[in-house]
Amino acid sequence: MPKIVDHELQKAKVAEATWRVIQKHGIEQASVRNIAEEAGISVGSMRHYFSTQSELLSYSMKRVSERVSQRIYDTVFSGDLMQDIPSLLHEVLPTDNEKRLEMEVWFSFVVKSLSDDSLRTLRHQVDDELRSIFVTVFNGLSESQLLLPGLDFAIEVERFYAVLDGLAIHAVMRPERVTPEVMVAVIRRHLLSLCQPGVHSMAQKPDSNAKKEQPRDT
Amino acid sequence: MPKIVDHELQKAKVAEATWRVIQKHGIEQASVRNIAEEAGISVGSMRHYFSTQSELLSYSMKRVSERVSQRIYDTVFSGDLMQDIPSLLHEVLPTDNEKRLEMEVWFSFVVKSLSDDSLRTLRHQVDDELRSIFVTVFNGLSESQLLLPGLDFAIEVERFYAVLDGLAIHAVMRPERVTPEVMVAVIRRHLLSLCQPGVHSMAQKPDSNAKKEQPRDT
DNA sequence: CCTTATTTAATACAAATGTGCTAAAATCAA
DNA sequence: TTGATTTTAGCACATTTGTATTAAATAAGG
Repeated sequence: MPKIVDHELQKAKVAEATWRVIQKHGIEQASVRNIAEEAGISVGSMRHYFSTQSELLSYSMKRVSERVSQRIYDTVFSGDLMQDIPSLLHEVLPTDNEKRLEMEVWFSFVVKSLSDDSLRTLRHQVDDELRSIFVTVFNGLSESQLLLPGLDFAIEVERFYAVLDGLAIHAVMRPERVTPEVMVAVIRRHLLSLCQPGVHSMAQKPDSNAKKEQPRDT
Repeated sequence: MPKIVDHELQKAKVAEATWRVIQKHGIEQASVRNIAEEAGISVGSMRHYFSTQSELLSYSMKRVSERVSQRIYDTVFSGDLMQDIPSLLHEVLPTDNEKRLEMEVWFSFVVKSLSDDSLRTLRHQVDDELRSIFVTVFNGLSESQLLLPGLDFAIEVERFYAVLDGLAIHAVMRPERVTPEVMVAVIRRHLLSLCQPGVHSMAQKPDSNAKKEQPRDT
């Protein structure tokens, strides 16, 4: 009988090597040779798991999305929406090095998917999933009667989702400015701005984020 | 005397050819040969304007940013902030095919700049410029005493900027969902949410965007 | 210790890449 | 028209690319 190797584990190892290559040298350097070297195996060996480069990249992109999904799935909820929504979004935003790696790689794949049909579908799926989180969020807030009256849900979903992805991009591009603390503060502020005054922020000092800073002249 | 060719005009032509190649086939296909073919000139000829590929890409990226700056600069203002701010952001967001091309190409360069030092500086400059617009916006709103009291300017700047870039990304990725109308509505809603009730939206029917839609179950 | 199925490594090859070099074409002043 | 000078085109060359093929190494069953 043959040498037994965990196929899935090897594929995952190669996928993670792909991420590192992309982060360090850009997706244009994600050649089969560079990835094999990063993974510590030979090209011929790698081809046993991925018969084409396109397969390899698709799989690597899928693995990123699965990692993010897993993170969301693993999030523990308290029942307090004003606590749970920031917690959830904290797991999506690049608030540590591991998540930043994922996000940088994800953006690389996303941009590539603009001109690569084999990646487009997955991008749309992930986009739909992520967006549906915000639909769920608004349903939850609405049922708990925390929301301000008269909100246009469709617009608010797009707005909240835009805040999330905008923060994510900015955190990746300017980590020294858009720190985890800034991200959390922005998310919390946005959430509070959608809710009735007074009702929200149970077990959280109310309004502690609303310092009255003066704008600087420019 | 030699043949006279408008150097700058030729360089601009090549830069725009670069954009089209990137939009159609991705930045990894932005080779000197592909770009020269798209521009309708020979490789040897192109090398007369850009001695290296790195130069070519840097210049093309710079041209995109200049186009956006020019658009901002050309925007005419009415004096009514509640009108002018959406107008200004409308010029930045990908609200038509030309601007969508720019934005797709810009994102390609931005992602590449994560692993290419020769592009990093320009990205930071543009980022700083764009962000400073929001500082200016908040200064203006503050001076006109339109703002809600107690706002944390630093957080609000990041939030508004995140809404902008998030919308831009989503519009590029999902143009059928994030239409120009949606973008305008989100921007307007965000702006209004920052301002005192009643005071805002001169010459604009107040609250016309606030339909009471119900969230759909998912 | 063999046998055998499977993984791994190495090599091969055509295509595409960036860049250098050379000769032809084109243009304006004389 | 002539001549000077720049633009243009084409080829050359070493590297890197994706993929195919082939031989060696490996591990489990007999």
